[in-house]
Amino acid sequence: MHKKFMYICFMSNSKLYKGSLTTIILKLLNENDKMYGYEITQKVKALTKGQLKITEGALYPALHKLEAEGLLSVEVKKVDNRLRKYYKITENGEKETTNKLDELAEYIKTMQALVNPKLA
Amino acid sequence: MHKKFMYICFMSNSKLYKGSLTTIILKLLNENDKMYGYEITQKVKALTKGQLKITEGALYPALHKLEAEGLLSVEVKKVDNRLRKYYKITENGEKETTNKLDELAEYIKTMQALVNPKLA
DNA sequence: AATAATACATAAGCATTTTATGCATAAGAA
DNA sequence: TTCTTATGCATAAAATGCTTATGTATTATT
Repeated sequence: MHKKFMYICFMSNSKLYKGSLTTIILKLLNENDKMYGYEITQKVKALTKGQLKITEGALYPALHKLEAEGLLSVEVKKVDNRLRKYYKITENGEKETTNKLDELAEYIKTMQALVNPKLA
Repeated sequence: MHKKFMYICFMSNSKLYKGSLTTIILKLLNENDKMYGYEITQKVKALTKGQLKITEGALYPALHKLEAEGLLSVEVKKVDNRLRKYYKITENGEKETTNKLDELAEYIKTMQALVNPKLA
């Protein structure tokens, strides 16, 4: 398909999502047993009610990197004559998920201390 | 001073802070009338109890950019024979602060929907 | 006298993301 | 039946934003 005139995907107009993609992928795969790339984009869109749309140009390199780091394993399947690469979280991936979620919680806490110091 | 052997600054070990610096600067200047660069680094360190240390290599270019965009204005003063560049928020800067804080709140909400869907 | 703190600045390199493509099959609409 | 949309993967150039590593200069502390 020609995408010349249909490219409208983005991570959101805000730059804050930079650095969050790995956390999102790991968390989804930590609780969903196995998922393929396209499925992840749809899941994220659904969970965020269209707020957040992951671009393929960001997603696929990120998945490859996580696999290379041993945090995900991959299994290729053919469904309806179409290729799917199913990703599964590894043991190390589970540990890293915990780390990433801790970092996210810490980030939120720190930012709230900065922008809303009365509540901190 | 030689920094060859004393360079230990960072934005935190987490990559999540990427994209947050502008928000932090604007918010601080929105509530503090005027501040200079070094003061900002110290204030952030204090408010986050050492959690977050802004590097000069990130801060100064960010301040210059905000000034170029008309969100900050600058006034140079000499104190104790040392140069200080005081930054003040402009009217447009105040509007942008509101936008950035809204984006931060939205980001936090969206991420919580992703990593903790039960609470969303 | 040497080191740490204060105060600015820039530039190379790195990681992540956007933007823009490319290929291919299946389903739905015109 | 032909065009478009949806499904599914991929990569590469460019932009972005930060880290790392410097540089200069003054004042305070050890």
